[in-house]
Amino acid sequence: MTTIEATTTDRRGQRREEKWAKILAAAWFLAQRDGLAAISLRDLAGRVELRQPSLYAYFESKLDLYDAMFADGYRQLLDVVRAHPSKTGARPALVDFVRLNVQFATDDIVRFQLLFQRTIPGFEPSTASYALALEFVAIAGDMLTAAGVSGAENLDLFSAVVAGLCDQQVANDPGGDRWVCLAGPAVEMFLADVDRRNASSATRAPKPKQPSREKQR
Amino acid sequence: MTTIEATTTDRRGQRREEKWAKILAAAWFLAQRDGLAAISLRDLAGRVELRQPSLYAYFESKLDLYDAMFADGYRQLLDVVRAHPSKTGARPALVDFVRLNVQFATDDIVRFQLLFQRTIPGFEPSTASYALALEFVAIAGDMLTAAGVSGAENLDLFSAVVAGLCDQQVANDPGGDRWVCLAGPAVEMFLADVDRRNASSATRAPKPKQPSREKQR
DNA sequence: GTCTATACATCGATAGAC
DNA sequence: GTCTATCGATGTATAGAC
Repeated sequence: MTTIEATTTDRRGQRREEKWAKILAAAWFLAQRDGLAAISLRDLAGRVELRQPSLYAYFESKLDLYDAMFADGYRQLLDVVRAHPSKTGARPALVDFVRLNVQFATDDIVRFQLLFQRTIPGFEPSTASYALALEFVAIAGDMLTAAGVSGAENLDLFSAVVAGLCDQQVANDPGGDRWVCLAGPAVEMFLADVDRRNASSATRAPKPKQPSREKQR
Repeated sequence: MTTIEATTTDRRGQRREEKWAKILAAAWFLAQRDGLAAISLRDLAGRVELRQPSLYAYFESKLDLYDAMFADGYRQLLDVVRAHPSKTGARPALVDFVRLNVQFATDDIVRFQLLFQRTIPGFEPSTASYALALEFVAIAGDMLTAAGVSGAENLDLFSAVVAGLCDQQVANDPGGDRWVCLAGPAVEMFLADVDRRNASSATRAPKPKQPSREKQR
């Protein structure tokens, strides 16, 4: 909770933020090189020209460092998602969104592990950091809604499909694109299934409640 | 590689195997309690009435212990899959197979992490242990073939769906069944998609090559 | 804020006696 | 095989100078 999140305008605060950014960058580097759980605070301090005890001016514990990395990772993800120009049409946009997610996962495996898997013993994101995760979930939910998909079960199924693509890509073809390029087919499969179930429930029950959706492809 | 896998019949070998089994069981217990990466060899030794250095008579390093746990976990999975009575009909059997997998994952989260995610820095399964993983993959492939699914892309997509269900179940509803009970709908979605793509390719090309499959549901 | 210095507990791993 | 003793490294933390 020592981490400075608020924007500081004075010179001292600026320098501190710059140093903090360097620490974070070095932490990501070490995580990629040695594994997420193998970050050494002495190594980390050496890489930013500090002594190990001085790191405690920036975070209170190693778990706090992970929390800062967790928040940093989600900010990166939100940046990527928001920076990407959205395609015309909700469904093509959804395909792009999924592909972006799988690409993001394979671009930095340890980041994916920290953000989406429970791999560090004892680590739980703070409320503030978790809020960023919820922001992301909200974006995904909006994209699904725009594509005409609703219902908790559908959301769960969709999240499983995306998580599975990321998981397999990271675990079995790190750095490749074997599952990245399945983003399109996977979304198509998912949406076709939603449509199919909506159609069959419409024939059974006299309640054509499904919202009309734009055609695609 | 110190681990004794071969069956030994003499009394000394038997005692050693029993001790080894106790060590493995204690290791799983500690992994579940403290996290996979947080297993302490001193704790482990104490639980089997040994001193920490004595453990090195059973494995050469901590990574070797993880390798033994990896093999043990896959043997458990193979046992579960093979013990389960297969339903009549390839497709209901496939649903059961997937449900079994997700259940297996949520039954022991750290086991799932060790078997299916790259979470321990520096750990890679040995050739012998990985052979068990391939055995499992072969079973899954056979079930898909029996259900009339073929093609590398289909296998990849299927593996992603299963992995995603497990992943979400473990990460977001540990011990529950929120994604376990999506096994049926997920397999249905997948098979419907395969059928749909086969049908459309059959209309385009005059090659009705897809094998006739039994109906289901 | 950063440093030196130091402390403590814990960790994986090794040497060598028995 | 099991032990005692020990090693170097780690994470964690504190005190106190500047």
